[in-house]
Amino acid sequence: MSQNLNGDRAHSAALKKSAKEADGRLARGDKTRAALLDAAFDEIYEHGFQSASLANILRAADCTKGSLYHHFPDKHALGLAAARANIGDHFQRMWFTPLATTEDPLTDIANCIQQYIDNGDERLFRLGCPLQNLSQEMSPIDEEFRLFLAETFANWRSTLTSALSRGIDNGTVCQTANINQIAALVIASHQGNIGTLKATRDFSLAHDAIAALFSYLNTQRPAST
Amino acid sequence: MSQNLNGDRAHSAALKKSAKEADGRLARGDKTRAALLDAAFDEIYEHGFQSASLANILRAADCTKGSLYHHFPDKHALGLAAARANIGDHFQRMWFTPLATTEDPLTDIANCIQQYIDNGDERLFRLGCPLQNLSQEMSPIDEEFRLFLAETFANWRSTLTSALSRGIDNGTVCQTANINQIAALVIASHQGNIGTLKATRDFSLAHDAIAALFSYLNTQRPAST
DNA sequence: TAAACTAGACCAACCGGTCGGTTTTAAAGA
DNA sequence: TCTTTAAAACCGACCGGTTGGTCTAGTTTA
Repeated sequence: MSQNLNGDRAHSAALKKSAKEADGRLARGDKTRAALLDAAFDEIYEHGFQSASLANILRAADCTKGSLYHHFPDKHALGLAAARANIGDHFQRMWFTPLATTEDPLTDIANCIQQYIDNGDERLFRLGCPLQNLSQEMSPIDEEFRLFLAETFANWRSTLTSALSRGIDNGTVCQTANINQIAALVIASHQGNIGTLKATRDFSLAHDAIAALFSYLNTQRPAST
Repeated sequence: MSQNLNGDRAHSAALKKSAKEADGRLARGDKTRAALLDAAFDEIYEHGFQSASLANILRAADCTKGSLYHHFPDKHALGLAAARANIGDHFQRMWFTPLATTEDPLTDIANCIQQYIDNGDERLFRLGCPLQNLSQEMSPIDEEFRLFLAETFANWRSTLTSALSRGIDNGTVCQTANINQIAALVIASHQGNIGTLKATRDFSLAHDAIAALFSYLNTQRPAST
């Protein structure tokens, strides 16, 4: 059932089988499926969904048309499943986990953002944020994609606001701070920053935007009297 | 020569002819060219450059393949010329003109941003900012597009910094303000805001981000002692 | 043996781009 | 003013290649 939500055609038997595997090894079908998801995500990340070529995905996954259309009903379902599998993981690692238990949200939010610039790989700077790329391309033309992306944005936002709310409780964030506004600016400026970097390749612009955001975040701390 | 920079095939004779036209009426060829640029921009704005269909553009411009390839060497040149013609105009109207002579840049920058939300049309919210869309799609795969887009970002930035610099001179901006940082955050947060809106369609998120930005901008005013 | 899975030939639709030919335009020649 | 002429502008059938998707046949697995 949850597999159907992911838009593929996996059957309950396949689920049982893969659950049976004791170690990390996957059953044949699941391995193919995973390879397809990985290859699809890479191809879509590089070229966008519409320009992503099934032939390229098949080549990268070392798989044939028959296999692909056994596991997924169409390109759309494959793309959606690939997006779900990868984007969720990414936000979990970069934002949700670090902020889940933070005692100083303003500092740790700043750290999350800094992380992108300091430890970002070549692909991040060349291709930007997959969430943003898919938002730009797919939101206007596909409601299913749009809903998934909007959901991710909403999760991101609520992760930020609940971390900030905890900060108000423990005194690391000013009592009068508007946590919704802070979260919204963090999201917008971060997204805009990564996106702008793709065209400008100007890291000084990115550093300036981050510095300005950090100085704003610091105004949201309690007065140090 | 300047026409060649625009990537088309206009000839000096055509230039002379259109210059001769006394009133706003365009010669036949120029009218076709303008129709092609308009139709191309619309199609690219709706579907992105790579997914833009020449057949659709031809239909919208009421024109044939032969005419298109008489005026432009290929799809790439058409797209670049369409982007130049429209994006330049847009930034001139929305940012460069309002900020060219402002005496209170912090207020007028806020007004520019507010303008997008208050007076934005359906296409802006559904499709986002053309500059951003093209940046996302084309920067990684086409250096000519990327350079044009980076140039637009640079112009935008310098418009902001020179307006802010004027503000420091006339006392509407704090002496110690870092104008590069302010400009960078304005650009990043605005771009991120418009982009995020496409997927979320959540205006409260956009309003919150703007409110936070405005409160940041207000901290950059001189102390009112 | 049934179900899951893989294989790849095949398809119609569409893609950007080419090309030979026709019409329109404006300047030159008489 | 009328005719000639060459370039500019336009036309649309056509091209090879690619697209996402289908289908039948064969292989592997439990």
